[in-house]
Amino acid sequence: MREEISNRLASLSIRDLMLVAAVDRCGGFRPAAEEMGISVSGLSHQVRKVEAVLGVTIFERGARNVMPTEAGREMLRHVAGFLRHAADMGHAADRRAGPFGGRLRVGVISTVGPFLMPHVVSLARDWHPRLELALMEGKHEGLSRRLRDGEIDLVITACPHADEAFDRAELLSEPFCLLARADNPLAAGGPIEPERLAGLDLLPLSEDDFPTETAPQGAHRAGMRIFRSHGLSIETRVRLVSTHGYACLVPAFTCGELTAGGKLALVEILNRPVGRQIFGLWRRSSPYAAELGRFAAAVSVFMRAP
Amino acid sequence: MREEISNRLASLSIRDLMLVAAVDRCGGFRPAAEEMGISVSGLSHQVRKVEAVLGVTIFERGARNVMPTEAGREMLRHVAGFLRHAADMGHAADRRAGPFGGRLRVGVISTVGPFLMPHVVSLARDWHPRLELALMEGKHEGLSRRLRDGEIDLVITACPHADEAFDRAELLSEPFCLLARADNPLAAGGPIEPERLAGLDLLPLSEDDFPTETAPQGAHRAGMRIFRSHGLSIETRVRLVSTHGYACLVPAFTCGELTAGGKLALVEILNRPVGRQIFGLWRRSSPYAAELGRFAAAVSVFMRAP
DNA sequence: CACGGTTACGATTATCGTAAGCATT
DNA sequence: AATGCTTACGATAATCGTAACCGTG
Repeated sequence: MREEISNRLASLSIRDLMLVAAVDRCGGFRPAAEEMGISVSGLSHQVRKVEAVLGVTIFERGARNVMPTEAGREMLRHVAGFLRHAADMGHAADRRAGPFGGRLRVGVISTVGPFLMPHVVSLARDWHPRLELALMEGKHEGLSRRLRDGEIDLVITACPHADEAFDRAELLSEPFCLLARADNPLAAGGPIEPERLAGLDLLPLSEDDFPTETAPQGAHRAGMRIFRSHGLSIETRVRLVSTHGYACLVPAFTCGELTAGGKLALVEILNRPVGRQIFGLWRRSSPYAAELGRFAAAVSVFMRAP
Repeated sequence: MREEISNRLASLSIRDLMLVAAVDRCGGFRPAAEEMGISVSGLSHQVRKVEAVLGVTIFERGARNVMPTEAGREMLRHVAGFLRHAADMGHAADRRAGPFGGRLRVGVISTVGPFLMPHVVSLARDWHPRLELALMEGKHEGLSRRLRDGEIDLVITACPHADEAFDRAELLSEPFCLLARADNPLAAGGPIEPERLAGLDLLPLSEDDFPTETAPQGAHRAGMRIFRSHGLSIETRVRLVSTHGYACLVPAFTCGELTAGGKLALVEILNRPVGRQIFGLWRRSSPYAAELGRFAAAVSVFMRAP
């Protein structure tokens, strides 16, 4: 069996081997005991225990000095390699000892990433300066699967309800506004009344805006005709708007700078009746769940402030 | 400091890491506990201890399954390497676990090796079939120094008194006989009386026969003129005898077959008044001292028997 | 007698198991 | 209700230190 191999050695601790190495390094029990902060007696006990466990007498105890036996020298080489390995593991552990295991893996849906991630990153750096961030963009479904499988720790998405095993926190509410060509009459007179949406032939919303089959709040209230679609990206919507003169609902923050050199216009909708909510999601069972909750709250607070 | 590096990990035992690896391998605490022959509770304790010591949460405990965190996976890689190292050390220890640490290093003086070592080797193989023998020939002083320094474990020599730190056992008594050219009148009539030695111009004895300043027992009794020398080997003595016609005392067993194709003759001396004793020497502090004593006794018994 | 490691034995600490607890399905 | 890990707590065992004990120079 895989474990039977070293079952005999199981009772050895790293400390035990450090003691053996110390006796070798110091050339005697007394100085080694002092260096390791242990009594000579305890040291003698532990070294004998190691020798008993290995079945090898490592040290020959002379009248005035201690020297390793031939077999002991071989064991000491192994012990040295062993302790080197332990030190390596210690260093690796140190790097991983910080919050989130030293690395926070964040997934974000494509329509949120561009405007939110810079804030999340700077917030994370304030939060834990040494934290390494691993970012990933994608669609809600893929990110959700990766979150469930433990490939990422935090997902920022627009889907209001998710896996039962996830905890979530609302990060921000993002209103929609109307994207139209600059020559469209809608673009002329500033903010428009929600009622005017009802008469428009709007392009379908992207799945990233409302990833599941949920209708957006206020959309029906506004009387819009919603065409469902999947994967209609912002970029595609922009092309359709600019080439065919359609009007289109787009997330306001995502498209804040999307005027394409004056050829397009973003029209605010009064009272913001349509919009989407953006959530942070994480596994309830994650060891970082509490910290993730605090971080999400900080993001939320930050996004409400200027 | 060299030790401060992994001081934090000192309290980890190999078993602790085996437990962690088992949880990973079995995918849960319950099966891992069963495999490792421990209660689930104890396993939970130990795994948490490891996580606390490393400062890294290795496992995410879900409702129905356990999976390693990202940081945990890195730790598990280290743990696996660690346990591999432990297994290697276990194997090395197994090879060294036998008597004499698996390898008996024997030094023998040049004039004794040729006739004694074959017996010692076969006796050792009977004694401990798996024992590896490391043999070395040399002069008494060098072997004695190596014995003192721990480079060898057993020295077979002719010097009756040695370092205070050595224990010894007489292995055998070897008589001297006279080596002469076949045309020498001494070689004619079989065994000779000891008294006849007094009148001969004998070559000096080698240091290997009487390595220190000790006069050989019976030498003065026989009235011989002893010329002291160092390093006059058997081979040199044979050449001097065969080319110049000298007579020469030589150890009987060492030179038992030394008739050089009929040109030389070995003449026995009646009552064997001159000879040397061959001893086994080992450090009193050697962990194998007791076993070495028994082995020497076995050699002694064997050499007395036919 | 000084030195260095070992042994005896009592005290502290760690480890472990039973059983109850808590969260999830 | 069943599953799976954790916590509480008492029992057992390992570790450790003081002091007495050899064996050696």
